[in-house]
Amino acid sequence: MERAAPRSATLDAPLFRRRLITWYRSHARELPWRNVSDPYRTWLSEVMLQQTRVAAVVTHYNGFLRRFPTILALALAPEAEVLAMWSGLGYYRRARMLHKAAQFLTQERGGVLPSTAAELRTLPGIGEYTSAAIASIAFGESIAVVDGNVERVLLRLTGRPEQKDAAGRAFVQKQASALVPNRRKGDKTNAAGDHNQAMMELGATICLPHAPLCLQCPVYGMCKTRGEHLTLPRSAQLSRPAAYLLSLRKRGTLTEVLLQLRADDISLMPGMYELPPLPQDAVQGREPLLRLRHAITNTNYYVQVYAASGPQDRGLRRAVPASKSDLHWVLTHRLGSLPLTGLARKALQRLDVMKVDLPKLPAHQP
DNA sequence: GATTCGTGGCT
DNA sequence: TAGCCAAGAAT
Repeated sequence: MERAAPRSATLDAPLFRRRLITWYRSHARELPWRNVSDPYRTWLSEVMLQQTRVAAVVTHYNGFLRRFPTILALALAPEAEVLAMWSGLGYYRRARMLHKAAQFLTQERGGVLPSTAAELRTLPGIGEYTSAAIASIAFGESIAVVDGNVERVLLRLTGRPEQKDAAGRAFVQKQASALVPNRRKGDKTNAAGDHNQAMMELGATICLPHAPLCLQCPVYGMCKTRGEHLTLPRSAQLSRPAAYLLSLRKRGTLTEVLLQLRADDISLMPGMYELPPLPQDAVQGREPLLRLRHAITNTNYYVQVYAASGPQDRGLRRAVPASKSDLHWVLTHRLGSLPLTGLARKALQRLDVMKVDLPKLPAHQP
């Protein structure tokens, strides 16, 4: 039986940590959830960041906190309002679980987040990654985080091909754990939290999935592959057309828009509002008001929005297959407080029916 | 262990 | 245009 010889000496962990943290201190992006002392804010940012790009989180984070500044405020809010503030971020189960966890903490733990990864892990919506991230970043626990960035960095560093099974995950976990610094008594800085964020920052800004910026990498000299990286094949994308109705009516000086409420018992975005979907054959030969692309998981929807034709909506309005009890006229100025699907929100904003709320820009550093 | 759950920016 | 995939968790 052939036995694989050790391919390389193990990484020089202290050297790696020094190079990484030195780089991080001068290159870290300034993000709204960096350098905060409230663990609730760290929690919120980590949940929002699950499978979601930083830029998308930046547009939602401040607004959500303004509306729900504390765990208590979040716990007391109706779920629909929590979903409304989440609208556009996707994976709405995250918002429901965050809300449930806030209610649990308020009722059972005096509204205080636990400070260890093991305890955090028991809360709804907090898994392996998020528990380690909050524990290290907010509380200084010495525990490694493994997200997509960390996995990619470590696979490239060690030259190991991507492997989705338990052995592959165990390998990455072991590598990550070997690199996290220990907690030191009396240390004012947060070594583990900063190290973890630095690993992710490296993956997000230098060790990119395609065309990594190896010449700017602080640990280039310790890297086995320097960019080459075997990955598994991804599932194919689909393309599908989709059509929706825009129907407006005046109420004095105000305007109402017709929305459809998605059923509570469907798996995809239950209990959320969208523009009424139209059958494809109802819109043949018509000219849409708006065309846009909208991706849901592995499907690209080529969406067209059509205006109801006559003043009484006699045209397309009747082609809406939904039952009347699912259709609701909503004042346009109330749209911001409704749980809209991301697509509905995007379409209503582009059609100038709904106001675009600009994210607060971070202070500019000259 | 495999599936399901959204979205948008980049190329 | 169409493919890629990101600071994952729950079931």
